[in-house]
Amino acid sequence: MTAKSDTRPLVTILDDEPEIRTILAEALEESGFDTLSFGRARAFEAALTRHTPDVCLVDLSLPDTDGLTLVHRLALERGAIVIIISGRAEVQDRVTGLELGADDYIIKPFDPSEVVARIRARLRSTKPNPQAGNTARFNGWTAHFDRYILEDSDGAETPFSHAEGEVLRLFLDSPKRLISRAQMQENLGGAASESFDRAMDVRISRLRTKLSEDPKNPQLIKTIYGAGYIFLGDVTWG
Amino acid sequence: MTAKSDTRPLVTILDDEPEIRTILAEALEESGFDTLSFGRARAFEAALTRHTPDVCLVDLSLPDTDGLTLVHRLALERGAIVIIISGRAEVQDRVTGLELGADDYIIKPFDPSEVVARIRARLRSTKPNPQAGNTARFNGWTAHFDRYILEDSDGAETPFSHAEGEVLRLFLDSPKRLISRAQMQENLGGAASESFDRAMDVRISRLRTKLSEDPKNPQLIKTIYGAGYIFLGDVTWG
DNA sequence: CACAATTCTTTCGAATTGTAACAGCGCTAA
DNA sequence: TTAGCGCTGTTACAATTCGAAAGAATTGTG
Repeated sequence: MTAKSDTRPLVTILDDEPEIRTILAEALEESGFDTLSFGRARAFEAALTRHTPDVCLVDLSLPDTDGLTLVHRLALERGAIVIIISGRAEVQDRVTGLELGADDYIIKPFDPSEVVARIRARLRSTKPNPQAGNTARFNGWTAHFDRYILEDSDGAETPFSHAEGEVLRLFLDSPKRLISRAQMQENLGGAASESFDRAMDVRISRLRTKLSEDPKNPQLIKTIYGAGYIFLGDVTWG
Repeated sequence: MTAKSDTRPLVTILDDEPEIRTILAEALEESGFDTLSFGRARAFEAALTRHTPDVCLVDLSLPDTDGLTLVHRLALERGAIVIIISGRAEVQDRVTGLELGADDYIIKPFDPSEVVARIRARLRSTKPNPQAGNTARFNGWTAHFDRYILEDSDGAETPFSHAEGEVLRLFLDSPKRLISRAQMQENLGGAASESFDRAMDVRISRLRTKLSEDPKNPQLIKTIYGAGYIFLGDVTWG
């Protein structure tokens, strides 16, 4: 499952040249992607609190930040697919970019159709397509969403509720990626009341208990203070 | 999951030019891969009955088969990671190659180190446990950015917070290089208030404490008066 | 209606982070 | 050298954010 609940994958474009943004956005929209464009890293990072893109296109020569560090952060911290689009053609640039976590490195000038093809290749390889089944395995656990049962490595079964299942599914759909609180609220029953934040906390707290997490040192559901949550764990749907 | 169960991933090289095979094989062996080289598709396919490569490098201009068909079979039927290495530089060739299932497309002449980097990027994204990419070792310490834990040489673990992690990551991304204060502010949460300088100092102070630095004589995080900071230490990501 | 299960709300304590205040250090110029 | 000024380190504090327990509201069930 992609980060968004609808069909079209979301691609962000971060480049300081407006023309490039337009060219890319048009090509991507035509090819079945949703896009968000940014000229500054700051605006881009602000948007990340509300969206979880499937692919991030990043130009390295940005005026307001060090592109490579941004790439590293995106790739490691958020688990996003990052494709560098750069005017710098040196081999060394490409190697360090890829080693810092970028999934691809495209050199300007580029052909939009190749960018699309490379994005598709990345999505193809990294998407395990969870729709197949309604059970998921992760780190010794097995979640049966059809039976609302959580099974540990010894085969012991613990039931979970609907509300807990919503949270768990959200995590299992986007493992190793940061999920902001705003995103959670959107995907959780839609009820967005004043103090719904606390309710979310409660759900996560209960889920953590069922997953036998040590509250002081959770291994699976990590809290990112002021940002959201991230689910570590190797998920296999089936 | 990689195809082989032992340590070194297996990369097959399929190219009809012996020089290219040698260059690639040497670079890959040096970089920690096992290799098998073939000049003909027939021999390559015969070997597939005994070996399951992690990555297949395929040259498209083979004398005894249609390269694209081979790529398509490899990618679809065997689920292998396929990287095309081709002398044909047309955009259309690249697009069709990628759309037929190739994971990457490298144009001749290529630099071996870029090939290695691209192979690593592919392996990284398909590995279920990216633990490897999320840890950094330096001077006896090990930073686990996925678990937010700092491990000293005795194996003792100290948790670090998100804010501390941002600073640490910034240092580990650019070791032995001066990092100016302005540079830090840009990459640290973006919140740039008036007196954010002090906040940065505090972050660094706290990080130094966790790294058991002697305030009078810091070994890892050096202060350059009036300029910024420099992180000494031999960093290895992985 | 009694009862149970689920989920939200309330509430309080703990953790994280920025801010303010002050001490100490480095550089520069008499 | 020493005084002075700006830069940096550290500590204490406050604001925000988060976690978990306990109670209340809701729904379902017999």
